[in-house]
Amino acid sequence: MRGSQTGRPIMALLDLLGRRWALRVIWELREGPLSFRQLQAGCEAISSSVLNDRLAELRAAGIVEAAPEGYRLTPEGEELLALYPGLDAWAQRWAERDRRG
Amino acid sequence: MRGSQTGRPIMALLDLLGRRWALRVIWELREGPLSFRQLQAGCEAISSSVLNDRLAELRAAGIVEAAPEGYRLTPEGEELLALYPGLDAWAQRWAERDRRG
DNA sequence: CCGAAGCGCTACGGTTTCCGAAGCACATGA
DNA sequence: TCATGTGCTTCGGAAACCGTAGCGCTTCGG
Repeated sequence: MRGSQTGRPIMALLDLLGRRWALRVIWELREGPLSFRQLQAGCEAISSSVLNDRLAELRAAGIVEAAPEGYRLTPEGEELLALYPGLDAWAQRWAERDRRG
Repeated sequence: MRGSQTGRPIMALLDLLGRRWALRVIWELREGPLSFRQLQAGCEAISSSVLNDRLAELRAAGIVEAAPEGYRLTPEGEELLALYPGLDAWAQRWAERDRRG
């Protein structure tokens, strides 16, 4: 995997999550399973080929898994999702800041 | 900014952080200011042109700022960094899992 | 049984992004 | 003056991504 040469696991993780749509796909799955096409619609303009690539990578990493209903987060994926409220709160403050100049 | 059309700030943030090296640059600045070339060396193979692009984006977002010693995280950047221990811990467990099969 | 519709996924050409190497303008120190 | 180090830029080629189309399959209504 890209970026894993250093032997430091977080480098590989930052690499995996630092690809287009990877963070977003996890976020879209926050409220339960979604089908491939629902996921594609949720991510506005993502190309189906790229979505397929990201899903394959996230599944290989054990973050996402296939389900009868489509795709869902694994327990490990849920652990990652637990970090998102912090991101969300930060983004809210960020928007406030910009609005006020 | 890309991905901000939805009006949901987190989308713009996920978009910003989901670019190559963006997450990594923040991580590299965790222990204090680094010069441009130190940052480049820390990120192994990053191209100087891309590093310059990421720094410009992160500065525009108020996450990173220029300092006499080079570049450092802003207070807002430090808030984002506060989420990294969770990522690091996850990555550690991830590596453990892989090692055991 | 047959067509329509929906599914996950793939193929492919064009565009954007990134890499790698070289080098510029400037500052510092010998 | 000359070497060295800095932040940063340029540019050609490679890789990633987008947009569209469509395949093979299943489901459902007629």
